[in-house]
Amino acid sequence: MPIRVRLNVVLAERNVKSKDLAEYVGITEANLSLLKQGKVKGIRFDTLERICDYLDCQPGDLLRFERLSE
Amino acid sequence: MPIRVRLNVVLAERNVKSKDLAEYVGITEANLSLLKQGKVKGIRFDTLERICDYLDCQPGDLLRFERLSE
DNA sequence: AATTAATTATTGTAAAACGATAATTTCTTT
DNA sequence: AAAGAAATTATCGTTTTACAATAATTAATT
Repeated sequence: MPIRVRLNVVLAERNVKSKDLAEYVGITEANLSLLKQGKVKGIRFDTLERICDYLDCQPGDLLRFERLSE
Repeated sequence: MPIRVRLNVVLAERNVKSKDLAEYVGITEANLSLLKQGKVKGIRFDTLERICDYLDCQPGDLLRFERLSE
C-alpha cells in the first residue's frame, strides 16, 4: 500500500501526545491510533484538516506516496 | 473547508485529460470530476495512490491545508 | 508499583466514496 | 455555426469504512 501515513513521525517530531491530538481533533484515541499506524483505508478531509491545524503541518507531511520499484 | 483539493491544477500542469486519469485510476469520470472540484469529503488511499502514480506527484501536491485567518 | 499513555479488539452505525447511467453544459475543432 | 469531444451535474443504489463507544490489554513514565 504505497500511500504511507507518517502521522506517527510528525507526532514524534512535535512531541505531541496522541491523547491531546485526539481530543482536539474530536476523534477517539482508538481511531487516532489506527490512523497513526496506517491501518485505515482513507481519511475524511475534516479530520485531516484538524490534524494539520493542531500539528501546524500540511497533508503532504502526513501522507506520502512511495513507489514500489526504483 | 480549509483542505483544498488542487487536482484540477495538477491536471492542468500535466496537461492530462480527466478521461485518461479516470480510466487509469479506475473510477468514473463523474466521480473524478467531483474530486477535482473538491466536492468530496474524503478520499480512499487506494484512489489517492493511483492518482499520484499516474500524475507522478505526491499527496501534498493534491491536498493543501489553508488556514482561514492570516 | 502506580499512574498514565497507547494499542488492540469488538460491535454498531451513519456517512459517503464510488458505480452506473444519462442529461446537460462547456470546450475544441473543423 | 455545427459537430464532436470533454467535462460537469444529477439520480439512485450499493458497499465500504471511518468513526463512535467501550473495554481490555500492553507499553511507557514517574
